Amino acid sequence: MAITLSQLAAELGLSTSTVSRAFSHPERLTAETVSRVLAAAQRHAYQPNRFAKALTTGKSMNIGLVVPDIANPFFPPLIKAAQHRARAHGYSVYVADGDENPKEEWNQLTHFAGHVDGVVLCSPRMSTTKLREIPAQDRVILVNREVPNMPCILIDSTVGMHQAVDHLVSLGHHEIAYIGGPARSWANTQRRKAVLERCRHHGLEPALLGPYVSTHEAGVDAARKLGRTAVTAAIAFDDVLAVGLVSGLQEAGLRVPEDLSVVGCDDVITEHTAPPLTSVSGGAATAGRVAVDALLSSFEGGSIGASRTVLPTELVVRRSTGPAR
Amino acid sequence: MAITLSQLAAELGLSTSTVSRAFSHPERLTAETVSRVLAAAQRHAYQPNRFAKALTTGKSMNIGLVVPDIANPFFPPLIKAAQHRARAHGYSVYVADGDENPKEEWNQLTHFAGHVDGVVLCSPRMSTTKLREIPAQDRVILVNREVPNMPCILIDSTVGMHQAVDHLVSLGHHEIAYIGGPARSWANTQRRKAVLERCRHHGLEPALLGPYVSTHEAGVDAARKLGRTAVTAAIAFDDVLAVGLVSGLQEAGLRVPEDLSVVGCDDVITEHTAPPLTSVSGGAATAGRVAVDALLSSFEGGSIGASRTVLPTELVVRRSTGPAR
DNA sequence: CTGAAAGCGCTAACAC
DNA sequence: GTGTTAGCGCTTTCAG
Repeated sequence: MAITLSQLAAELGLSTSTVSRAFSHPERLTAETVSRVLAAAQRHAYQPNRFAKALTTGKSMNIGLVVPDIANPFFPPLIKAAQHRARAHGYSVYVADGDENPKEEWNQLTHFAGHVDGVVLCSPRMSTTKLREIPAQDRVILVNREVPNMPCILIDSTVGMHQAVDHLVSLGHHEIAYIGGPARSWANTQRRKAVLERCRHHGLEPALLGPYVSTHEAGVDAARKLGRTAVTAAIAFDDVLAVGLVSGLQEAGLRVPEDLSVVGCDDVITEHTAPPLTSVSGGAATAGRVAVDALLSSFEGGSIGASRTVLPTELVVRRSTGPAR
Repeated sequence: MAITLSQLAAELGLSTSTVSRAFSHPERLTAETVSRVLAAAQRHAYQPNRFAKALTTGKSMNIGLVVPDIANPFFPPLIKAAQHRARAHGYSVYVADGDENPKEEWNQLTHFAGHVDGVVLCSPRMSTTKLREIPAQDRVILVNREVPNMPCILIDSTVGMHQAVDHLVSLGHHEIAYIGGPARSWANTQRRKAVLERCRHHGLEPALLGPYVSTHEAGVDAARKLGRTAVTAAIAFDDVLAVGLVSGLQEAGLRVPEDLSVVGCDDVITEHTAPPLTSVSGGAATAGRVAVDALLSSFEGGSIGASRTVLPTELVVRRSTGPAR
């Protein structure tokens, strides 16, 4: 149906190579030839066949994006940003859902092999050993996971978490709890550590709860545990847990922030909450954008190398935090 | 790097066609030949080149998915389900974000032309005229939008909305409001109508607010309007508005459901709310799955034709609704 | 500056 | 059953 390059060539009485060059190396042709070709292409709404192109050039103009769970509120903004960035450079993005399952994640990844130019692997659930076995290491960029010699984008929650602790302390809180995320999560380790060290900096010893999986229910559950303590403020591993926590507290008749202040992390579902959630904003969207940028620039400049980009975070104060009771 | 079919053939002393047939038409070959080929393929981790395949067969094994906003909580479950379904059939899915912009939506759509076998177009923002101009009408399936002669998947909120009204009436509510969604939304028209007719069925006349865009702020705004009325229960166009509404009410010192009952629609962010939101569950995920199924089956059985699938909805009662005050 | 020809990896007639 | 051959649509030497 669609017109092909050689049909265009035939119509113009030119060779296929000339027409091809009109697009890829116009400078090697007469200006007139180029404009004739372009005009004809326009007229017929000529669209080069991506498969033929990919076959000869070895470039697919596709990038793959693997996330553990598309519906996890952390990822949509990231996917969206990645998609926009890729699109702006003529790339299409495949989105694959790893189903929170290392094996499925691996399947998705290998399924991409050969038909993407690179892949953004977000918060992989697979083991480090497995990560190292991924073919074409130089065409994979990790988000939220660090493995020596693999390029990665990390969101450093440290600063944001420090700000969160400072914020709570300045509101008069002395009994602070950290609601831990998934046991093997890199982000959780980092966030817990940040809370711990900043609390100690203030001469406080935080209560450490968890590990919890990142679900609303887990947050509600944490609220039950918290109800029986002297804690007046809690910092949760992420927004999902934080919102569950708020929910559980309100269920128990406690008010946020009057009875207990709550801080989330990631800043992705803060709009859907009441009260609006104070959260450590990391810019999931930024991560998506930066990851694609790194990939794309590696396509031109060789490999990404062992690049390691750390994205900063900052506390966004809303209304789920207030003075200690 | 990756081994090719002809290299395999050479190694086995077979012709390329034989090796090719070992995969696509094994029944035409000796069982022994087939197993020899398969063994060798296994050994070399042979992966057919998708571009070469697409070029010869004309089948890309790709499907495109266009949504107005990936980060809109309605879509991630849909995308996820679509991706899983497609993957199960060997298809990859491109996800494109239309940015709530008819023009960008069109761009994304045309960008797909030629490298997908079909596309699922969700809640398109473009005009009906424009929709009709989409090339290859028989390879596009609409979700949440009805245009004569174009295949579509519709979520019929009518039943769910009726149940919502019945539920509220049975709780003793007589002053019910409908918080309207975007003016030109097909779903909004349908939902408003359903609420209206069911209220009248009960001899009630609902208050109609809106139109509102689907944002948290709009919901908060609606709460202000509602505060000054006799209304004791509100049904919102969607969960986003409903949650904003709850938020706004609580801000104003009103309790949900004690002072005002709230019902959402779509059932996509109900977990992230306090109290858990009573909502009309439509199964965005189901829509994604069904759309992909329809597309895939059309690839085999010719075109989708003017199929029109209507998905039912039902009320899921949680804790944002209670007896009238 | 432009054309001819080969080939990317695979499939599909058409032979034998 | 299996091999031969001819492309799919494009890019890219290599000539002229």
